[in-house]
Amino acid sequence: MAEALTAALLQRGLTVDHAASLDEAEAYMAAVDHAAILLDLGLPDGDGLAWLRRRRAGGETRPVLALTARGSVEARVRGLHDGADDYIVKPFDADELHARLLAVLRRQGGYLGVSLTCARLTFDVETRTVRVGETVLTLSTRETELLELLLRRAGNVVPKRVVEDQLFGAGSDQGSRNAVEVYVHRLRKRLDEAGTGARIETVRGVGYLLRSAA
Amino acid sequence: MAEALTAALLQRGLTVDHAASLDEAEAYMAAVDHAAILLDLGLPDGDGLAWLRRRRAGGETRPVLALTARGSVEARVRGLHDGADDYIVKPFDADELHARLLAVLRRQGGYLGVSLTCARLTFDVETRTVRVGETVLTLSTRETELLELLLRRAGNVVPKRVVEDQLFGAGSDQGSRNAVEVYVHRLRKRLDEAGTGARIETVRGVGYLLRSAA
DNA sequence: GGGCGGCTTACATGTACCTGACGATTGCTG
DNA sequence: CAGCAATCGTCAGGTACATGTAAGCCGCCC
Repeated sequence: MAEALTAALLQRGLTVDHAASLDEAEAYMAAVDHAAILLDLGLPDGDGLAWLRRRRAGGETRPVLALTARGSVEARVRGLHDGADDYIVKPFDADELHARLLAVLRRQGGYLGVSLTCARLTFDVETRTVRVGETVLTLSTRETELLELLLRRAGNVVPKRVVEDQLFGAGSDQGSRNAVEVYVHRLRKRLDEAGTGARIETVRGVGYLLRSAA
Repeated sequence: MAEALTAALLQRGLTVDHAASLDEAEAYMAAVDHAAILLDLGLPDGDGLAWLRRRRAGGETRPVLALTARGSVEARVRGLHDGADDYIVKPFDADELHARLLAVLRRQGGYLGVSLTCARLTFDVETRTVRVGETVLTLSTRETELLELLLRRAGNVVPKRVVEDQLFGAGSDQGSRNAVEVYVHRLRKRLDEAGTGARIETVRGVGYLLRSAA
């Protein structure tokens, strides 16, 4: 089921890390700042809701969608009470899950609200639209993800590792060669040609950094 | 309540500025680059969320944690939508607030790690980033290591022997010639050109010492 | 003035990064 | 379904930078 779900979400343009257990999930979550978490309550190694309660107590703020076969009202209430942002009963439609996921993300509105900015650049989190002043700048999916990532930490260095994890998922240990560098290059070119006042600087051996042109 | 909260956070190793009103807060915020903002929505001189929305529109990117007595889901959603990074309902535990604060800072990237300072220099241990005031100063790996070493003992002499061991490993019995001197030279040059108020002094026959310019 | 410790510049090597191009895949369109 | 365009990830060649060593120079102290 997880594989089918992963495929379905990938197909819809999202990046997915799949963990088969709570332990594995914690490992991923420590490494990557995921936008949301899908929590199957029927996991082998522990009670999903108890786990969620612990994470919430520990300061976890990422939105969580609980997946379960138990559809009773009481179960649903308990799930929401324990910190789930939405509660989805199996069997469910991939489209429905996708929609609910987007709804939660929209509600969360990103960490900063609706729009991120740097120089003449603005990025609308809701519509995932990039603007330079008034005119819309069209970027590919990956380019947009990269830009958003840099914008969220504008002025701060984003380690290359983090970029890799965010763009390609934490499971890309060996897979990617120099993809990050290529996308940085492409994004730089577009930002430059579009005359945004924003610039991506390289911090050798560490990562990249978005800022207004000097 | 604010006093108790201030005390609790101070006790946990954070530095806190307390403002009793939005006006006072703006004064502080103009003067200091705080790592995060705790916003009580029950302030006397205006709607906290409206204020937050205005600040976000004006380019405010610092993370904001909203504190409130209104615990309804709608209020929470509205808060997050208006640009809050987290939303905490009173009454809350000081530990929980602390944990959530750290989580937001970690997610924001940067500020969390203990930062070492000397004059206008700051070094973030977590991201290994060097700053002069606001601007990031890029150093090579070795230069960064050396600077960290000197910063950790700022004001005290660091024996040359110790520097060698730290930079090149204890197994560099005879191997390195005058590498330390070279790196001290390079670091001096960079610190000088960047206008940090920090200076590396030489203690003949012993080692080096970092301090604010005399 | 000779020896020592430290300063400074220069250089050879490796590494990290940039960048143009290519095959593969996907999505769209006629 | 064929054909086209866009996007994706990889590679190869080039470039810029970091690194450690060497060599000449300066100032200190006897």
